[in-house]
Amino acid sequence: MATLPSQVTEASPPDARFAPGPGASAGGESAPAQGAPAFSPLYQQIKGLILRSLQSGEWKPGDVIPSEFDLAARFRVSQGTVRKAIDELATDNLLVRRQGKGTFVATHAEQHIQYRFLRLLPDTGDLDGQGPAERRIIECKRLRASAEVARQLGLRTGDPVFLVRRVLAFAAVPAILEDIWLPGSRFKGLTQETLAEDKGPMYALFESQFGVRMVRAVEKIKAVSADPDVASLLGSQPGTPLLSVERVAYTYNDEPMELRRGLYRTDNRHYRNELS
Amino acid sequence: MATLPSQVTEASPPDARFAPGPGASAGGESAPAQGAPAFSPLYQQIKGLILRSLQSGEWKPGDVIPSEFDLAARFRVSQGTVRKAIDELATDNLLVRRQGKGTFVATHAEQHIQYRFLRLLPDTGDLDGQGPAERRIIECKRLRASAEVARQLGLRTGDPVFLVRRVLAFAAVPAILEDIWLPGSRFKGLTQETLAEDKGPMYALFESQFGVRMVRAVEKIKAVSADPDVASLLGSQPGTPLLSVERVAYTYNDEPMELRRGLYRTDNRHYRNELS
DNA sequence: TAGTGGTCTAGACCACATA
DNA sequence: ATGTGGTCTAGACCACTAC
Repeated sequence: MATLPSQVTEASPPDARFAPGPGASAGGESAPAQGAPAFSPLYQQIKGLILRSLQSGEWKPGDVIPSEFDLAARFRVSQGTVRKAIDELATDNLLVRRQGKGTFVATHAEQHIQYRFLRLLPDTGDLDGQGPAERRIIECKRLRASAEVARQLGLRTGDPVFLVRRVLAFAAVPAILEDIWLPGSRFKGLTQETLAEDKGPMYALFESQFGVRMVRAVEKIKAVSADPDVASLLGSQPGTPLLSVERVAYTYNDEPMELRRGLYRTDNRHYRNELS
Repeated sequence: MATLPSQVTEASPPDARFAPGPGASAGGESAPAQGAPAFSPLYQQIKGLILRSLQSGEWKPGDVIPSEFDLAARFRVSQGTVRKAIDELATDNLLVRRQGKGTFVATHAEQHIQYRFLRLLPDTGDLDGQGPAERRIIECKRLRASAEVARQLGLRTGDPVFLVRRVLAFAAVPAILEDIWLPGSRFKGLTQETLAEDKGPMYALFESQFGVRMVRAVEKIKAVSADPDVASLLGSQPGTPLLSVERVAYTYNDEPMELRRGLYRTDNRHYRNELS
């Protein structure tokens, strides 16, 4: 796991690298000899370096990254090694390959599969309206993190957070009520207006306005009963069973950046999941 | 998509194959020249051939398959091409690589991550008891498929099916009530006794007793209200919100082999899902 | 010691996109 | 025509497992 500190560098001085020449071991002169080597394959180290450039914002969502050949030169490894690193980043949905065009930083915007993290689908005709037609922001306020919210976001109790509450509707029928908590430090200037004016997925807004890219998320799903407040916002009866979907979304370094609790009506829709 | 009929064969006669010699195109004599070639990369064709051997039962769950080198010889391609085919099958969880030992057919038994398709976890201490401690078979009967069941299993209405109903409990607390429909033709001889005697995951039993390996599944999740019958079986109150989890499980050829409807209590547990 | 998968390189050619 | 990713091969060496 542990990457050898600069076993692979970006090598401003030509040939400043440590590691294998041709054959990853053929060269007799230089070996990865270290005290008690925490070992990691070259392509994993390259993956780490690419990841670092993604985090640092060197390549932004939607950008093309340098070609495999260029990266190979920059990191002083073979193109095949860069390829394997990119392969893994592509299967993690951090990068997207496009034949003949290049490799791109994945984004929540423009991706034709919009609302990538939204799994609530209509019961009939799986291919109809992708995203929710209407989004209504109910409120957006600054407050101090509760112990629970702080824990989930990796903050300290009392740290500033934003709380956004909104309702999503499909074909004028409300279906989702969401409470969203965001760390105040990373979302400075977030307002209800910004959110209301925006079309498209909220995660795309996060990328363009705050430079925060959500990479993966974990959801905990329960069945709950609608209390009167919730029922009135969702236009259903109190006591109606709802799906409670609690999501923690992470940015590049497995850093939690959003806590979201959704309540889903499932009378005409369902949460779809694939197992393998 | 469409595989060239026997562009790659298993080549009993040496050199009976069609395709690229060294370099996949270097050789001037033989080309994949076909009328209107439905094209597919070599490694995809190899993947298909391996898949066929898995379906046919040539290699059974838990078996070692031939080494990459042997397969390369058998299919008359390079080891690297076989490797790429196996890579994809491994990421699909059909095969499992074990360094130094070989590549194995994945199985629901022995896999240390047992109950691979069960996503209901305790709210606290994510690492406690993996599988349900107690399983109680309530009934197992033969009947004729309803239109709905037939549709989901790819059968005709009225075809024979088994219906199994069981309750799973954790630490003596019932948590899941499941109805399971199985095509009668593929599960001949299934009895309540067989099911009751068995320890371990039901999918492991399917492999060992019926030669049916479940490869992937799709779930549709809703929130529902417990009716009195269900409530009494789960030891909860009528009206309690429950997770309804409707699963279709598929065997090798995307052939549906099981329909399952589970009702999950989520007062102390949750359905966990990872998004990426 | 031998056999397996794992890593790394090198080079050739193909398919696709753009200019 | 050029440059990109995609496929295929070949060979070397490493790391792990078993005998």
